[in-house]
Amino acid sequence: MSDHSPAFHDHNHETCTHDVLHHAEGLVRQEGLRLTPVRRRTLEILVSEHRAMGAYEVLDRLAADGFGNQPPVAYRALEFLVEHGLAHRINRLNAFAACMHPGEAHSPLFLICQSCEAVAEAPADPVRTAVEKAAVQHDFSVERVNIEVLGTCPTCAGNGKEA
Amino acid sequence: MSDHSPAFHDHNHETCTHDVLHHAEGLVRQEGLRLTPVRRRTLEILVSEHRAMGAYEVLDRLAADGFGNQPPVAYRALEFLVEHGLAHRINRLNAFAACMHPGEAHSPLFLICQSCEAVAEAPADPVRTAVEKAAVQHDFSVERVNIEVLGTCPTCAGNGKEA
DNA sequence: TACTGAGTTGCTACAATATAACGTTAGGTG
DNA sequence: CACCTAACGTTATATTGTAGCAACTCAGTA
Repeated sequence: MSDHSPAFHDHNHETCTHDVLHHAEGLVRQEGLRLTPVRRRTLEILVSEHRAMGAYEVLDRLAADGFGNQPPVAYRALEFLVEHGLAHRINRLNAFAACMHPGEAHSPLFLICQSCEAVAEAPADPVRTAVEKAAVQHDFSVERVNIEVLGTCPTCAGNGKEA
Repeated sequence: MSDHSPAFHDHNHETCTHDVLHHAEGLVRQEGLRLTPVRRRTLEILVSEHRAMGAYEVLDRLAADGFGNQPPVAYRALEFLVEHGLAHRINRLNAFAACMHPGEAHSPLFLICQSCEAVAEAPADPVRTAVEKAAVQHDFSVERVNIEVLGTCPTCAGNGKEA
């Protein structure tokens, strides 16, 4: 078992959930942020599903748990998580996913299964380097890099569902 | 000279416009596709602006030119262009841009200026290689790669407009 | 105890982006 | 021409995302 939690392999989900929540609490303490109930629950929802979820889907869960049921409730909690590196936004899907490598100062690379929408987050440091090289040739100063890879995860490939 | 930034470097815009249109006509002939007036005009609009444009913005131009003025008109033309590699979708901006390297079978890498929204398209073959490597480690089969880099273009950096 | 001020929440209302579905039109083929 | 298919333009609606405001929470403080 690797020290990261690849979404496309069996893994101890309780462990990865615990790790992510634990990191979030540490970060929050360290930075003087507030992991309020709605924010914490939002992160729990994302981690427990371990896939990209739309804001309105998250909102439904939150509402079912007694939080507000209007869009800003979800968007604000998600924005907080993204801003502090606890979750990522997957533009391709208009969706959000918990960050599974929190605190590693990584340039996230997302492997998005087109069949089941599972999202794995891979370390992308070599990719980041290549990106920087390309940017330099355009005199472009890089702030954030977002890499989204569409394809088929091993589970769906195994089910004969590949494109 | 136009009042917006072209793709970060001075270039002969008539030439690049001509090249892109010329390639499109060739592709269409080769593949038996139809570059209808609305599709051709959509491509011209994207090329002439040389930046990411929202679908509704494109639609306004099309309507002004006598084409339909309802969303599907723009979305369908844009979809056609994207599908055949003549344009790209920039998810981050919910926007579209003409492909400036048509026919090169590239994995597009977009440099998006957060200040002026100019978009440059860089060749990303080394990046693509790095991406494939990361995907293999997850037994993930890659179909399409989309890389969006946010930052500041040299023009805006020179203007001290980095905010 | 009460007061303040920043941050958070839930809400109403709305804006922006995108698609479904259908009848009509345009081009190609026998 | 008759026929077929792709494309077009339309109406209507779905989905995704924000602006802005009043009420509440909580830490700090008098």
